[in-house]
Amino acid sequence: MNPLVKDAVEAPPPAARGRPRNLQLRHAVLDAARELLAQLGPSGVTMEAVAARAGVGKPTVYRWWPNRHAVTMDALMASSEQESQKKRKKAPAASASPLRALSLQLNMVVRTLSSHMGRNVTTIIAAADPDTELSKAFRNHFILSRRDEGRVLLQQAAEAGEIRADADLEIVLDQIYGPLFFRLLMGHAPLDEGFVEGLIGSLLAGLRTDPEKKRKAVAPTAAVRASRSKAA
Amino acid sequence: MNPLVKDAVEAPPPAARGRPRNLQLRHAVLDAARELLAQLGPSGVTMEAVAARAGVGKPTVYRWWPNRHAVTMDALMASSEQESQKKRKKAPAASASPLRALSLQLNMVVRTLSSHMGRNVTTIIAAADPDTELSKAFRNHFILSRRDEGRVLLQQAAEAGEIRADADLEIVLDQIYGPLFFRLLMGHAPLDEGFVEGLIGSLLAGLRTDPEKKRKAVAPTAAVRASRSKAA
Amino acid sequence: MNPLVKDAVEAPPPAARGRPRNLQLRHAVLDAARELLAQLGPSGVTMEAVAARAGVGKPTVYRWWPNRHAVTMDALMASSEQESQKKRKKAPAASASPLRALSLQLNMVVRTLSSHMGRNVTTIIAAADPDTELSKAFRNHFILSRRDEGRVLLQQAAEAGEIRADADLEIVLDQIYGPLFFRLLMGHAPLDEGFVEGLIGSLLAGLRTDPEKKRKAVAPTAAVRASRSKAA
Amino acid sequence: MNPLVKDAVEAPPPAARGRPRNLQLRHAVLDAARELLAQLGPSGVTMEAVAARAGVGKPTVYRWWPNRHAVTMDALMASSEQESQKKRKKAPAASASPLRALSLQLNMVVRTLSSHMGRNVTTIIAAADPDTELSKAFRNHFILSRRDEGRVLLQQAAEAGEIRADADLEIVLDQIYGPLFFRLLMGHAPLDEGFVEGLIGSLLAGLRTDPEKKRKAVAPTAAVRASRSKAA
DNA sequence: GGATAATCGAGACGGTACGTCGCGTCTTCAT
DNA sequence: ATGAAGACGCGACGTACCGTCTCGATTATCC
Repeated sequence: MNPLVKDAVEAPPPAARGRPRNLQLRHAVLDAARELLAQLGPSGVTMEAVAARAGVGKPTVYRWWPNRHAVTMDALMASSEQESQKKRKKAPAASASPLRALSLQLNMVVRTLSSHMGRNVTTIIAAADPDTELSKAFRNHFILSRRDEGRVLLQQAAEAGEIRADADLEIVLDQIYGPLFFRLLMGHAPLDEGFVEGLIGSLLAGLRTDPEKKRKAVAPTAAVRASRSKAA
Repeated sequence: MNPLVKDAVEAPPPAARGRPRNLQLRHAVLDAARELLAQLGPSGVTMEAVAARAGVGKPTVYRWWPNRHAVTMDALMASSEQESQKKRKKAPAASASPLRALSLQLNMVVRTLSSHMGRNVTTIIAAADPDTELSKAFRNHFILSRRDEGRVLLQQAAEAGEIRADADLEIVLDQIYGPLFFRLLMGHAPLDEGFVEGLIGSLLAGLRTDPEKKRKAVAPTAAVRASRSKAA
Repeated sequence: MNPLVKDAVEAPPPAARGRPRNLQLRHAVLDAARELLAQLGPSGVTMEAVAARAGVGKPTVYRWWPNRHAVTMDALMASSEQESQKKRKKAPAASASPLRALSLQLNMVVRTLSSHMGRNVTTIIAAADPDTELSKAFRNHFILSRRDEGRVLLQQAAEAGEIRADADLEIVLDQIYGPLFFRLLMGHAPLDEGFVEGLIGSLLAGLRTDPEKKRKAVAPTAAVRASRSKAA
Repeated sequence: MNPLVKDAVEAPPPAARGRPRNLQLRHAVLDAARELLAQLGPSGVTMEAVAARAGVGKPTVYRWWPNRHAVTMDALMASSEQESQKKRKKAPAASASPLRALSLQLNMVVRTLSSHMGRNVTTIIAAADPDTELSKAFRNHFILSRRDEGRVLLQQAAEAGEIRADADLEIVLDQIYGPLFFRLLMGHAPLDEGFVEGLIGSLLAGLRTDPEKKRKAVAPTAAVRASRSKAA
């Protein structure tokens, strides 16, 4: 449960006078927001529409969420939480190599970002007040937490000797996750599996010119084909 | 002059019937939008306010711009064009090395993005319909054109032997410009000169262990295959 | 209270959910409309001006009145209602003769129509959609109800023997009230007390030559049926 | 030709410098106005629509007519003029009795008023500034001229002994034509042939109670038949 | 078991901005 | 000189949501 939207009730209220809060309400509102988001996009998630669709009074929504951005973010986070709980069960436990695990994770991120909702997520991130706690939580939930997972994998890779141990991981991480976001927002090039492989490959290879002689057969395009031609 | 807002008249109007368009009007409107943007942010650029401040009728604004996003984008592009014209005169022509020139350009981009207007640019990109011609022009103007400049510099660097010639530049470019954007939007780490140097350094060095030795096992392609080959 | 503008709630609301309607609002809006009408005429009664002057949001006005005509009509009816309530107290109860009473009433109507507001009333009647319920109520309120009063007086006059009992009153009434309206709109001749006397006199005297002689051939239409039914 | 709308060009311009006025323009504009009036009613006759439909510049319309009311009125008058010229040829020359002729004329007026355009005429009369020359001409053209015709007929009737010679014709005329207008605007009772007969009958009979005893066989319906029986 | 109190539905309300229509004026080119 | 084309400032239209408010109804705990 995301505790950032007025829900920090941790300590059970000793007495709890008055009518208790309707717990289904939260779900009704978030479901309504989710549906509106899927059908009309972020701009369609208006307080008015959410309240109406959830069969709830507008002030009730305002009681628990400060504005429409908060509702939208909360809805997205709650829904992704459910899904991730399901998926975690069939998670691949551990992978042969950390770098391979990283690649798998990145492909999943790409699939998520490429979906309808991915676009919504970025729109929401860019539109919301970046300094809000909720905003931070949202960015953390959808982007930075993946980046954190990536850091773990890179550290493992370093320990396993797959990558250099002295690399500045924070920068490397931004060079992996940043480009995904970049292509999503700019749309100047496809956001697919090949891109993921290219990102990792590019980082591994490095740009430094070969201290040994000239470059020869190396095919220009993708690093993939390059290596294949080398192997041949 | 940005010709994307109803001005793409290719063929010069042979007759130009009717009262000619008031050319000062365009500047008045864009200036007003610019001021509002600076003072109130993107959400303050309302058609009503723009029209009022420009001393212009609301329908007149709508005659030339379809919505507030268009006005905002046009204003930003027009203003940055003026500035860049000034700066181009004192541009350093060429630098000692292409990579050094890239570093200089990136620091300029960082300065721009870090400014008040930088944040606005991203907000606007995220908020506008990404499929519009104007949207594309806007992204191109502020982000992709810098990326294009970067490509030229990287190509020069390759020719000069500063970097490998077989690198996939499109990916490398995204690994340079993407992270800037990423940090701007996510705010998880500073966006400064050190970061720029780090980005280039990380790419140059590469992650592969033992850069001095044979570099054979770990194929540069996909990390996946790399790890698989190791396991084999 | 005029119940024709969304107020016809027949069944008393058993629950009255939600925030109760602000009753002062109605008066504020109608007062504003009245002032604007008096100062600027019917075309000055714009929704925008009414809302502003009443210190009320435009949508609030639209919630209760569908358009500017409705506001104007409602305002006029409400105001005339207040006045008529005052006057009713000092009403002359009964007059010596019904015909004399009719003459008095007509002079009052003439004074009303001749006033500033009289012209407004006709303009509004002509401008509004004649099929609306409100339009009908308005015409009824300002014109037809006077005509109804006149019918009562004429019936009394018939019973008192002051006029023929077999006359078609509906036609006679139109020949009394219609000409007032006619002169108001056409402006071809004065609308004054003399005219009222002339109207009644003309009707009383009749146009037939030799009123003393046989009067056989010519008979009025409806009067025929009236007398026939009486004979039956 | 109605000379009231800036057309008083009587004296042919001695030199006529510049491009001569396009004479078809007037017809194009008025035709357009007529069509709009028929299709959308008076409120649909906007300057913008008229100019567009006539294939004419808006300023051109404004050059010859001061506002939309003027165009509408002019269009209606011009069209009725054409029609009346046609009808005049098959006009019934003279009638057996003046009262019968009056009845015929009134029925024609009723038919005109009852039509779609009749409603428009009254709306326009009530909506336009009543003090304008054009307004007066319009009222005169459509209403008062008929009343004038009626005066002639009544005078003939008086000379022929059909009606009293000492009646105040101005009042009688308003009692004939006023009620037609009244029913049209108020809609409280039908506006048909029976009404016309009733109006004349009511005026002829008078309301004064019979100095001689009861009314008895009094002959049937309409003034028409009355006069016919006289002629017989 | 009756007072007390928090919640919730409903929806009225003052506002801001939207995007559109029509007004009447003006400026320009072509005839 | 006329006329078409159409840009322009302006005012008003009617609508969508905003965020706040005030009700009555509901549902619990506490005295």
